[in-house]
Amino acid sequence: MKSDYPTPLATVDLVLLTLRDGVLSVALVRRDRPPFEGRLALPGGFVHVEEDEDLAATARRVLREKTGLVAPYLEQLYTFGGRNRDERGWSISVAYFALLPDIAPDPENGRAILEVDGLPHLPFDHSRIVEQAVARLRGKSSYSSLPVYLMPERFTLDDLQSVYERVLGQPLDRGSFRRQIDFQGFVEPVPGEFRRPEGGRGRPAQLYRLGAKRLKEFGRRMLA
Amino acid sequence: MKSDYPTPLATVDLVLLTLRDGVLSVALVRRDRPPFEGRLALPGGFVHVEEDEDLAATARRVLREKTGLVAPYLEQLYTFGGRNRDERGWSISVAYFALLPDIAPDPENGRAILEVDGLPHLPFDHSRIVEQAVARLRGKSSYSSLPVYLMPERFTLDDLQSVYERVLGQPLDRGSFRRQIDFQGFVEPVPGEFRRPEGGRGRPAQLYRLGAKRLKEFGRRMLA
DNA sequence: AAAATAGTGTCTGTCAGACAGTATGGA
DNA sequence: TCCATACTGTCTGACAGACACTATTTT
Repeated sequence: MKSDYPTPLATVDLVLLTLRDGVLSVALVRRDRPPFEGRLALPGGFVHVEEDEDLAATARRVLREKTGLVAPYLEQLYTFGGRNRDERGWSISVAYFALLPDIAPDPENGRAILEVDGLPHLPFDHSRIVEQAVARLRGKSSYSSLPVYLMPERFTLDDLQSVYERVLGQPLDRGSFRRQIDFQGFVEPVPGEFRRPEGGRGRPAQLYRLGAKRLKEFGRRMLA
Repeated sequence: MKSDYPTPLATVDLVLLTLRDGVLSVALVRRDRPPFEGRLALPGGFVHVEEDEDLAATARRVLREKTGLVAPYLEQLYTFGGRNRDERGWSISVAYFALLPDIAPDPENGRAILEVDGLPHLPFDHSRIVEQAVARLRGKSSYSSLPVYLMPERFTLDDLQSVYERVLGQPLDRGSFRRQIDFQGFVEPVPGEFRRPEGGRGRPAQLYRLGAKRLKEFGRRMLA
């Protein structure tokens, strides 16, 4: 039995954040149907009531269908709903945000990776959604290990610090950062694995990987 | 033009949290129609696409219609959506949570105020929604002025500390608490207004009210 | 040895927790 | 004066920021 009320459209939109050449960026796909056909926008899709068990399932399906990617971190961001955000009618978009290690643009399939700073205006209210996703990442990064999901398999502590600095937009003290990371223990050194500096000269750096704890909130704010 | 896909039901549910005799409690209303007719549940309602401008408008309308109350603080909590949460079909519930000063039960209109600890099982997935709202309040309270929205017009600093302690479920040091509150400055003393101790004996306490800043995040975690 | 990069040790200012002390009222 | 409650001052341990120092590699 359905309700007597006309129901809004129900969609899920994804904000896929990644680090492209060390710069925080978002994955966009070219729309293959109206409205805004041919424009770059967040990957999204309708909830399929026959197919999807719940909203998280919709998010995973959309991610798979639109990009073929799998995100190590996927979190519900916020729900945008109103009369004027989509010309097709009153619509609800449940936005999810995901973090991925560096992913390549794929022009064949209409996928572009754009820096989040200086992003052009996007269709619908997608600009606002991206803004909110970035704000959430920045906010959580100052007191959690979230940014590790932007790292590749193996990385050095200086790599990790650099990612934190990029995400937070401010320099961090080397000693304090390492003290904190060591104390929290969500990454672990890989025994015997090192990486030589690019110039050749200099002490090789210990390589790290994600530990068992993975996502962790720090007890206190980690920095300013 | 509508979508080709069948759309899920779209509802908004409200978690109204309040302090009843100093105990964190939630407002529930008796359902006046199936499913679960006659049972206590979160006040909620369908999105009315003709009437409501956006989701926040739906939330405010439902609050008004179901309780006649106005909430000084209303925030989107999380969106629950899936096939089995409502027997009427695939449904989406955008949950909002609100904070209110002490409100009275209203059996005439089917409204009850129940303590959040030891709550009986609620219809749909409402128990989970309440849980999440309480978790959000607890989480934010340790580093923000959120609990002030649970306070009446006038209150003492000891009242405020007591509310923080109730919400966080742990005692706080008097000196540290006052230092922090004073530094943050989201409440202000009301000149010349004091409240005498209940027993009659003892120094009267300065009365405070919300200041201009109201909602504020602290720089650091306020306590363990 | 020099240079370059990785990693550690230590000082210090800040601040929350603890708690003792002062202030102000009624009985 | 005593008691009860409200409020304040100060000591201290923990810790983040700063930064100098040691370590390890290639040239």
